[in-house]
Amino acid sequence: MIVRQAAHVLELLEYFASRRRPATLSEVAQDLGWPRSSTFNLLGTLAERGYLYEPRAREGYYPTPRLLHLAREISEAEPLPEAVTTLLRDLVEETGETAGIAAASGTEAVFIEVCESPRPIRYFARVGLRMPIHNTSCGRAILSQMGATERASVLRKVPFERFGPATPMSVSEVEAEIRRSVERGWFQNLAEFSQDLCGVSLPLPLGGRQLALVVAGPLNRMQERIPALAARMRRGLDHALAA
Amino acid sequence: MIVRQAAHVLELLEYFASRRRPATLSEVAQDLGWPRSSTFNLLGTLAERGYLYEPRAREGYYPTPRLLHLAREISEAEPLPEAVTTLLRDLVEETGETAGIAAASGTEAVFIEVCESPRPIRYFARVGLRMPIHNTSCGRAILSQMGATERASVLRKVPFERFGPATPMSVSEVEAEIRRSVERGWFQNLAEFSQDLCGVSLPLPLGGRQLALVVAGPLNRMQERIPALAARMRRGLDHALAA
DNA sequence: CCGCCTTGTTCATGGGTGTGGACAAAGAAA
DNA sequence: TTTCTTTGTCCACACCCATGAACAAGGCGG
Repeated sequence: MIVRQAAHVLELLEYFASRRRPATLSEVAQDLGWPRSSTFNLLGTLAERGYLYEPRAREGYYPTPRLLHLAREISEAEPLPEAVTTLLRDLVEETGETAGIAAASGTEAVFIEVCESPRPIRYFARVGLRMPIHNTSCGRAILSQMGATERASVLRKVPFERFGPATPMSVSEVEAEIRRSVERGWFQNLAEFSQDLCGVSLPLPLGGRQLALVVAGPLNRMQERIPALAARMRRGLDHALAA
Repeated sequence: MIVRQAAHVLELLEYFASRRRPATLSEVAQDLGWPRSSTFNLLGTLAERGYLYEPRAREGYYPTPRLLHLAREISEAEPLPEAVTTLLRDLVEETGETAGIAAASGTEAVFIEVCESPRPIRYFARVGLRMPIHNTSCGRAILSQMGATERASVLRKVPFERFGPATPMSVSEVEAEIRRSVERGWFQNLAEFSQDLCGVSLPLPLGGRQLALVVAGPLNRMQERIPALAARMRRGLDHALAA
């Protein structure tokens, strides 16, 4: 069950992030399609907790830097090493494709860091973007790091659904693909999840965390480069982990 | 009316900020005193939106850096100039007391930047801390920048409540004190809000924003230094605004 | 100044949601 | 293995809160 008002808080914060200036009650209500009275209550709640203020009288609310402080404290506790983020930048520069770091979240994988390709046609990803864990290269790279029972308990909950002809449709197909990938030395995904989308991933164990390094782009640009790409990622990863 | 689940989101994020490591459903439920089922729904909602992930299988959830990205986008849109934050640091160093920047939020003033005194006995403030707008020095420094009608509409909603012998108990008392302060050249508060607490403030108009610079500390350390303090703040402010 | 329109605030109520409890799954102990 | 405890998941229902509607307060144009 999804908690509506919790989602609304996130929606409101995202609204301010894209708007980048204060908003009055009516503006928020209109833009987000909420009743004015509900908006009133929600803004009041966030303001009371010190998360909203009024930069100018009568010009509406805007988030205080309190959120930033909170987020900093949270992120500084489990940071990604500098070497990993520079690796992402290097990979994007050399390959021209989008690179990222993903982790598990229920039956999905979620990006916790992304460096986007500069090309007009590219894999468009952002931190927080989620994708199925069983039919993406980075998802399986994460799964490969779990123990058999843990992986089983995740896969049991997966809602197998067909996205394309190559989509695996059962636990055993996923397990088989993971085995093949381990032998091969890298994880890959050829349009299993989204038409035209191709990903190459490597497991990235980091301070006990089960992460994955992934480079993804359009199938036609990626397909014949996969082995070379995987080799380059492996070198970069070994170098970064050694640091 | 306070929106419970919205407040719970903030509580949860603050929980992670102080805990600084992943938490399982049961731990969250126990530590925050929520029913397990409600906790389940809330965590699920945040996870679905890409704000939570599982660093290690079976070791619980932790916020993704998505929140940090969001907060950065929000704060970069209305930043405080470098000169202001260095002014705060300078003031703390020279005076030994806590310095901060405050803004309006309904009938309260809220800190949007704080630099704390290093002394063991000090005014303890954090970004997001709120205080009544009518009986604090910084609150009145903010009010002084508003037009008469705007100020009136704020003051009409103030719940006048006695915190101490000096607390102003009516709109006209507040207006009178603001007038006195403008003539005097600075705003001050001698234990009106909290026993033993003394604040000195100056209005800080910044890009149209109605802010206030405040230095606060224990009454006995502050009282006879007030004029000197105010003069020092004025100099620093003029210098910072010129930059 | 007076209407008119927009914005902000309050409140009673019924539809949606938080929660207790039942169940399932996974460790822990034996 | 089996049993016991802990943790995670599901669900129906009572209750509470989100909301529509009414009201108050500004703002604006005439």
